Amino acid sequence: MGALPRYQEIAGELRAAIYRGEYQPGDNLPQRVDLMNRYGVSKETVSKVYRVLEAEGLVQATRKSGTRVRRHPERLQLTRERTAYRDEIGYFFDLSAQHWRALGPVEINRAPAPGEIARLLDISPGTEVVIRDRVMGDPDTGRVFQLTASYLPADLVDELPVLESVDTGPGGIYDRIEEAGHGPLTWYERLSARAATAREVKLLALAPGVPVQRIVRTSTDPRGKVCEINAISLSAELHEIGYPIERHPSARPST
Amino acid sequence: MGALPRYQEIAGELRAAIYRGEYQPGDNLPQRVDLMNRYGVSKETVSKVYRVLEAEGLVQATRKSGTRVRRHPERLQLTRERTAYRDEIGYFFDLSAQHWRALGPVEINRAPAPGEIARLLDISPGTEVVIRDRVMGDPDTGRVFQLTASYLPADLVDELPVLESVDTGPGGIYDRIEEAGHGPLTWYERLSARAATAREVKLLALAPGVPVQRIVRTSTDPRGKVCEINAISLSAELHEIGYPIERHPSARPST
DNA sequence: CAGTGGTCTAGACCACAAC
DNA sequence: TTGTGGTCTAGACCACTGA
Repeated sequence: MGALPRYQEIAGELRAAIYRGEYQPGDNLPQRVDLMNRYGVSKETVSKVYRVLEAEGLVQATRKSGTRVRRHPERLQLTRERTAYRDEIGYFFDLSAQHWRALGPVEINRAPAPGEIARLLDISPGTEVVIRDRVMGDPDTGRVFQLTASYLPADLVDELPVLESVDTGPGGIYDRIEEAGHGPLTWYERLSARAATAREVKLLALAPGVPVQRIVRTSTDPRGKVCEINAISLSAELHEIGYPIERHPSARPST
Repeated sequence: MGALPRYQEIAGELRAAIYRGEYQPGDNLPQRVDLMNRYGVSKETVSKVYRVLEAEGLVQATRKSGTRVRRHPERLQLTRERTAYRDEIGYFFDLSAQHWRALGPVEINRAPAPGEIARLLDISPGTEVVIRDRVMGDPDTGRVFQLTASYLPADLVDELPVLESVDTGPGGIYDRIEEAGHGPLTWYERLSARAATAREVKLLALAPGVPVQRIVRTSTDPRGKVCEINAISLSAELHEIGYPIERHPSARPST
C-alpha cells in the first residue's frame, strides 16, 4: 500500500485520465460496479472516489445514466469597472450587470457581525450589526446570479434609522449616509474566493465543488470610519472579472 | 426522515452552531464517538459529516487532539496594479509580490492545450502548445505562494525558438516577442476561482476545501493574435486582490 | 502507548430517472 | 420496472500524535 489511501489513488488515476483527454466532457466514467471489480474494492470506497472528483467539480453523477465528466459552462465576462456610476435608482459598480435586479424584497436583520466583517468594520467580533440581504438576478428569466449583503454598524443605524427600512429613498443608503454628514464616501474593493456555504449552493444553484467569488466593498467616510460593507457572492464557475492592463513608462515597447 | 440525508442534517446543525458562535475558532467540536451516541448513527456517517465540513474549510481534524473549528489566516493583501512595470529582470504586474522569486528552475514542456487556454489562444482544444511552469514564492523562507504557467502557441515558438529555452534574456519573453515584430503587446487580465487540483493542494499547501484564485493574463499583438497566456494560481485563503473605486461624474457626492 | 481520526468492507435498503 | 447512484451500518484494522 502506498502513502495515499486507496480511494485517493483511484481518484488520481481517473483524474489523470480525464486530463489526458481519455474521458471527454460529457463522457460516462466507469460505473460503480465496474470499478469495484477492476480495483477489488467495496462500493463505499468507489463512492468515496467519485465524491472526491465531484467535490473538485470534475464529474457529475446522475442516477441511472451514470457519472459523467462535467461540461464547464462558458464564463460570463463580468467587466467590473473600477468606477462608481449612479442612476435614478442608486449606485452601481458593474456595467455588465446593470440589468440585474433584486428578486424579491430586501431582508433586513440585526445579527452578530461575522469575523471577516467585524475586522473590516473595526468592531469586535459578535457585535450586532444591521444586515440588508438581497438576492439579485435576471428579472426576465428569474435566474439568480449574485447574493448581496450590506453590513451597517449599529451606531450608524441608530443615527440614521432609514437605513433599517426597506425603502431608503432615491440614491439609496449611500446618499442617505452622505447627506448625514459622512460624505464624500470612498470605496475600496477586495476580491477573494472561498468554498460555498449551504445557502449559496442552494440559491445560486451551484454544482458540487464550485466555489464562490467574493467582492467585498468598504465605504469609508472622510474621518476614516467604515460606514458600510457590501459583500457579493458569485458563482466562480459562471463569472470572471476582467480589466485591461496599462503600460507604465518603465515598460516601454521595444519595437 | 427529512429530504436531506442524515449526514447532511447533522452537518447543518454543526455548521449553524459554528455560525452562531457556539464553537469559536480553535474550539474542539464533539468527537466522533460522542456524535455517534448523540445522534445514534454509525462512525462512518459521523466521518462523512466531518468530511463535509472539512471540504467547506470550516473545520480541521488532527489525530488525538480532535476536530477543531479552523482559524482562518489573515489574508495577504495583494494589491494587483493595473499597470505593468519593468525592471532589469523583466516585467512585473504586482507591486506587493515584487520580492517573490522562482523557487527552482522553469519547467518547459510541450503538451496539448487545456480547454480554457485553447479558447483564449483561439486554437482548437488539444493542439500542442509550449508550457513554461514556474513555482514562485518567498526566496528567504522557501514558502510557495503562486504557481505560474505561461502558454505559448507552437507556431510562435517555431518562429522564436528562444521562447522554449530556460534563459530568455533580458526583459524575458515579452521583450523577445516584441522584438520579433509582435509589439507593442496589450495585456488583459481575468480573475476567476475554482476548486484546487491535486497539484495545487500539494505545492501551495492548501487546507482541504480551500479553492484557488486564478489570474489569467492574455498578451495580444497589434494584429490581434494572442501571443501568450499567463495563468497564476494562488491560495484563495491567503490572498485577496484589492483596488480603490473612483467616482464617475454621475456619482457626485451630495454633501 | 493510548486515544483519536481515517480507511475499508460486505451487505442492506432507498430513491430516482430512463425505459 | 429496473438499473444506477446514494446512504447507512457494525465491526475491523491502521496510523499518527500528544501526554
